[in-house]
Amino acid sequence: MAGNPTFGRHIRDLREAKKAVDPAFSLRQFALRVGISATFLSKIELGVFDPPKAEHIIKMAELLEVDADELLALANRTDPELEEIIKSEPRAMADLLRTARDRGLTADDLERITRYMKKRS
Amino acid sequence: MAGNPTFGRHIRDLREAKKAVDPAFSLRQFALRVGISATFLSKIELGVFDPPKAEHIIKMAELLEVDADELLALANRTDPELEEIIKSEPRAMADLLRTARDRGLTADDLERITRYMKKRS
DNA sequence: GTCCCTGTTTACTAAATACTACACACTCAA
DNA sequence: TTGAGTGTGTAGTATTTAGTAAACAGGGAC
Repeated sequence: MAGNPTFGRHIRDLREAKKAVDPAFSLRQFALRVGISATFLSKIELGVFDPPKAEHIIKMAELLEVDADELLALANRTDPELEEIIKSEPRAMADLLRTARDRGLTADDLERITRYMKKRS
Repeated sequence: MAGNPTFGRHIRDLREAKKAVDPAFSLRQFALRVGISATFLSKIELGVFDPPKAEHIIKMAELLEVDADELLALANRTDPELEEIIKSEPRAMADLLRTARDRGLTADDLERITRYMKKRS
């Protein structure tokens, strides 16, 4: 319950933009569709409460049509699915991630590697 | 508090092996050095309690001289450090990890990519 | 035969996480 | 001017996580 004004502000902005063309994006209706109470969403948007759990953030991203991983990062969380992936090869995955960090790889570098993985298989 | 007998058993085996040559690996002394109570460690080793938090697992790995990421995976956890790395480039990191999973990359494949990262920088 | 060490059992607990219900004030359309 | 909808403030609670203290039973050394 420390609150995260950046995340809240961002959700509110995205939601209001959607609301302008679709009344299903009112605070109450959006909260209902995400699966949380209006009270909770209000506090989150005001930055009084912490972001909700990953599952709800992913649902928000889906409804707001934005990237879930970006939204999760903004909430200072990561998709539990990624942890599962790491756990499948803990040592190799950990090595790879730490190396990427230590070598200061950019998003571009990472995307190049991802494309390379896709090509040769 | 669901317990994890596999993790517990593993810790106990490693600890007893060390204890055979060093009395500092008794349950009480080891618990003290890890930073938890003997009660808690006993329950963990018996598989009654869940593994402790990441920080304590990392300390255990250090004292037992085993790989921390493997031990964390056995405890069904991941190093919080890895989450930090993902958060620094959420979309690109998530893409890379999911692609690695979808293409069924092995530990060997991942190590090859890690070596490639190291070489060209 | 008692001290000191082993691990175990019983009985809780503190703190964090993730929320909720309900009453309120306000606005706008009918 | 009331009714339906907007978001907000008050005042909590349920669940999970991550433990603890203290008493206990048994072995071995002296």
